[in-house]
Amino acid sequence: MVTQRQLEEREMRRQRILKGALQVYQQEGIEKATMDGIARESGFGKATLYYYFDSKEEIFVELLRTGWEQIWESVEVYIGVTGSPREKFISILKTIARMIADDRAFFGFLFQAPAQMPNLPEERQPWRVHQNRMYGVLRGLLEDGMSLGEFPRMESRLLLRAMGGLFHGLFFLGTPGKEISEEGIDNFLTNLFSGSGLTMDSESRY
Amino acid sequence: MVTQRQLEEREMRRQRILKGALQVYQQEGIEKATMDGIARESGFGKATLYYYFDSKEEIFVELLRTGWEQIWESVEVYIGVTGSPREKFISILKTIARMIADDRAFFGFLFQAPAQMPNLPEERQPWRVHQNRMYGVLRGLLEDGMSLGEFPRMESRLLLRAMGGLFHGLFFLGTPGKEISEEGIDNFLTNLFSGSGLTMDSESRY
DNA sequence: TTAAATTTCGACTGTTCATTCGGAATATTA
DNA sequence: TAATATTCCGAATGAACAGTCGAAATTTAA
Repeated sequence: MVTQRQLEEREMRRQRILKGALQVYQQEGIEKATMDGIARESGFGKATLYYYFDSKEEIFVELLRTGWEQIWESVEVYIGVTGSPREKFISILKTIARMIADDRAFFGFLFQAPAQMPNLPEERQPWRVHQNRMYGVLRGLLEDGMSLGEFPRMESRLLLRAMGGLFHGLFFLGTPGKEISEEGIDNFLTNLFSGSGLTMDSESRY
Repeated sequence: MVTQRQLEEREMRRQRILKGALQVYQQEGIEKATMDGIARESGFGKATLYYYFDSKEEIFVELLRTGWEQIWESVEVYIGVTGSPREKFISILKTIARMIADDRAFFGFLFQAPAQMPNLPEERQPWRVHQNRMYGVLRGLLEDGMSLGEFPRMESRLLLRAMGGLFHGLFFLGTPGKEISEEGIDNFLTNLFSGSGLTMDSESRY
């Protein structure tokens, strides 16, 4: 028989291992994210990791899944809220930007890790469920906004990709020293979406 | 003594090996881009690869270097040309888009491979020289264009990153089936840069 | 308190792969 | 043609690392 406490302790140990995996990833990069490293960081013997997880892959997939779940939950909030598509869209992007800024290491992992683990079959990418939902919501908002004239008309798919690239680059590429402020993002979005002439920054007249 | 012909033949063999490496990368992904695979594809014995290259890394770095060199050469042309910054900027992006569309496999490699080979010290990333020059030119054009009012004012760094993300996503991420036309890019750019109200698509009035 | 269940783990196994070894084959030059 | 230089290569080497084994330690239940 298994008590509730035991289940909770197991879960805590799983979390410890996940945390260790993330630490290894951060400190040494994905290359050196070995099971030996995770064992070291999490304070378990290597064999014990396999008591809690089936494989190394499962550990990283679990990290990705919970991460995207978090993102999705922060986005989901805006679905029912009142407000124009444009307002919602920008709120969501700013929320995500804030989440990323608050835990850059974790979200860095979220955005980089999938590229390093190619060739996973669909069913081994459970995080994509939330990822796709999120893109779906954003794209829907974009399209609704366009038909209301709140955004310039363009291919929403293209624009989303640009936004994805922006977020990616914003936090994880190029010169690592340069932090980018929320204000910077704000300006960027304002300018990017001012194409329809609805709001125009006074500085950019001429 | 080494004749000119010998030098040329050596160079041809190096090219053969590089071509083989790219084929392996395309057909099997970076995971399986092994020296055995390259030997197989290029038609040399494995040990022979080491007669022409010091290491596996050198092979891939050489591919990256020549690729970015090509991109740079296509960009460089526009420096001396007459025309507004905005016109030049868009011409350059369209040129690059065309290059990518013409040899998607190669440029896919160019954009994806660096992410898979992290931890290289600066001096082992010679392609960055051309990469940086290109970004410098583009950024310069953006900034000149902004002060002429041809672009909306925004952080050129941010915008470039969005463009980078766009190109990346455009060709190599997401649903692989969907090709994106040059016209699509054209529309996107037009809309993206219509923020200052200089050119306004009639459809997006309201 | 002792048998059963749960948790832990260092050492081992097996595989993959870059790189090297030692010399063979081929081409060039004298 | 013989000596030398260049080009070629399959088999061995060694390192890295995911995953397994068999048993020990600890906790729980009777």
